[in-house]
Amino acid sequence: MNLKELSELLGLSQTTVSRALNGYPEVREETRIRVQAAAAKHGYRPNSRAKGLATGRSMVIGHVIPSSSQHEMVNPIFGDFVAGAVQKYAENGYDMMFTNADDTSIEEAYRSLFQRGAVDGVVLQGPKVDEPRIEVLIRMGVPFIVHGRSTGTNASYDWIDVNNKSSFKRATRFLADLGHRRIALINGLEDMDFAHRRRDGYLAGLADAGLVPDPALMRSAEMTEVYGHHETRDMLGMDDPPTAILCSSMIPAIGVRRALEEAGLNMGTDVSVIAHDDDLSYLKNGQDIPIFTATRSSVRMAGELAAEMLIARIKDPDAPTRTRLLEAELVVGRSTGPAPESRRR
Amino acid sequence: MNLKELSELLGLSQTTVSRALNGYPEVREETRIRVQAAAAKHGYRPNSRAKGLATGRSMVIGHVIPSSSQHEMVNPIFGDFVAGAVQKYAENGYDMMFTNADDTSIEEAYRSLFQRGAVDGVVLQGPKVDEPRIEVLIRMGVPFIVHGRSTGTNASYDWIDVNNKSSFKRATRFLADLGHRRIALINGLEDMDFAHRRRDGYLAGLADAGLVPDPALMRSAEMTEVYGHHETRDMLGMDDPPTAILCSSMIPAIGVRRALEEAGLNMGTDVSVIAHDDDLSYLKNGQDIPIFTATRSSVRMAGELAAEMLIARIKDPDAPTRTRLLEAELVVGRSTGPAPESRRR
DNA sequence: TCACTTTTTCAAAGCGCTTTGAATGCTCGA
DNA sequence: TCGAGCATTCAAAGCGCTTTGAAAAAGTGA
Repeated sequence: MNLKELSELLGLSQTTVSRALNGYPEVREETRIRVQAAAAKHGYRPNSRAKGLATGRSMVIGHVIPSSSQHEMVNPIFGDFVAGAVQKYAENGYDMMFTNADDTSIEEAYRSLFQRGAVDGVVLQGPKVDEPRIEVLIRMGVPFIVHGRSTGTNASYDWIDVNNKSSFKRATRFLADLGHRRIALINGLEDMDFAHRRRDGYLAGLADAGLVPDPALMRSAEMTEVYGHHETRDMLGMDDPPTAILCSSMIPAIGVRRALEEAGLNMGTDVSVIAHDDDLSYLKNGQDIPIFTATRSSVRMAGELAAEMLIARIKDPDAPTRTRLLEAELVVGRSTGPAPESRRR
Repeated sequence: MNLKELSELLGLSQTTVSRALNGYPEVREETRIRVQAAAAKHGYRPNSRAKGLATGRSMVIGHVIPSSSQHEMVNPIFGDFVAGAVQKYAENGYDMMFTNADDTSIEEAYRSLFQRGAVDGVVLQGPKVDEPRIEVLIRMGVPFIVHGRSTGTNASYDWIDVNNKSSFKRATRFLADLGHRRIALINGLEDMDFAHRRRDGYLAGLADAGLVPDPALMRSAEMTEVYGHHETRDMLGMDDPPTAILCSSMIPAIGVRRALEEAGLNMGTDVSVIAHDDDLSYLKNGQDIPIFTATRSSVRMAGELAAEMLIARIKDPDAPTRTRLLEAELVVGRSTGPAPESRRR
């Protein structure tokens, strides 16, 4: 059933039927109702390609997935972010599209997406420090939003981010206030902007507490369970092991816990642990009492907000740049306690 | 830059330019080269909506995400499956589209996707026992593939699944062979088809070993870490606690480990644990030696295979139904060992 | 009643592509 | 040299929708 058939069936012109369905005022109310009834009855749905051709809008928002750094796609936070975004898209009549591109051709992928008219805007996920994709999108003059930010890129663009620096600073201070002097950081890859900022926060927190950073206590890699386990084990073997560990994600924190367990240490008394908690739906940080003391910020909500901001940008491409900085909350669970040294006194 | 402009620029008709770019034979080789060069130079990319309108194909494959049972989207395996699929889509010139729909309107969402001409095929993820969506898609006569299967639906359709029954039967046998008599099952929601089959496998394994199933040892819920922890704790408090636990996913298995640790029990000696491992990129089961003994099957590979099968179906809608059953491998790690009873002897 | 608005409807053009059917230019054998 | 046959190229129709500009219908006030 297409517009032509429907309008013939109703004895009306395509113009009138189209207008009736799209809510234009120049249609008699009685006619509109008749048209809507017929459309519903026959399950008429305008062909989105034809509609897109005629209007010049695709009502689709794109996400480009770098295929080599598959981590990104496969990232544990990916699902929750996307779930948040897709819901807002749907509420506003947008569909969500994914394309993948190898690292060498990401610019190409964006260009293709827009020039083909496949999308009206894109979401840039997982920005790195000095993220080149941002400049590309600005030059292209297309609507986009960044989930995160990029240190070193001082252009103006829309972004939504959690305040990584302040939350890691606060967590570090929290540990220092508990008497910890040897505080380790198990971070993500530090070319990722969020990891870079977390490290800054960690260093600021140490400085604040009058502690000197020890490079041996700062680790950086992709955030897997095995990584958390490995680094913890390694640091526990040091002459002067850490009494507290700050961990960039729940997943490596699980590995941290495993290493502590294997070493016969008790998490929360022997060694304190704080993790960043993205509030993932399938990896809840405990039921009532959090398992880990954590800096918490819902990545699903970030997805929802990013979607809203992008849709607003698409509607008004010339509006001033908008940014949104979410503060993570510090939830105190059972994984932190006074430093053993201070207890010994 | 559109086709009209490009063809005027070249002094050729739109027909010839279109044919040259799409590899039709009725174009002089010299002309084709000239056209391709100009297209590359000016970054010409055919508008996908216009192309879709003209050809009747959208070159897009859809995934519908039920919004209420958000677990699905947010499911930890989602990212890996999608990463596998999107790569194969890209290789074949397809884009991937997501829509969300609340549970009451899933049929509606599929219908809309196809009638609007938005997609050429869909992937059905997370089928339940007696999955109604399968019948809907068959009635609609559209190309689709199911990741998993649906017990109770005896229609013929394309699917790809891991042999859940045989792998859980085998894992159960493996535990029984180690002397375990009290083997627990921490399963997913049993209205999900995969969980249903795993339970069948578990029961078959018990029967095979001459063991009588104990309902108190069979748990079913959404597969979170907290769930694994809670059920384990609960079962450890029983008069006759299990000495082995079979777990439907790595995530609750992590909770199992936490509960064992809290109870002062050693995983692998006091209590044996086998988990199903979807081989998720961010949740690797150890480096060299697996942390958990596991039934392993890569969900990313399933995504790739599903994509290939769906694309084949789209190309040949009348081909006979194709199905693919993947066997999980049993990898032995440090989480299993002889039953304590048998050691005591 | 008539001239003039205002409301409602319509025919046709256009979005950017593919594809049909026709036309043009070439090659080649007789 | 000519026409058959083939290789190239082209104009135009069509995909299903929106939207412009015009026309028809319905009100309105004098």
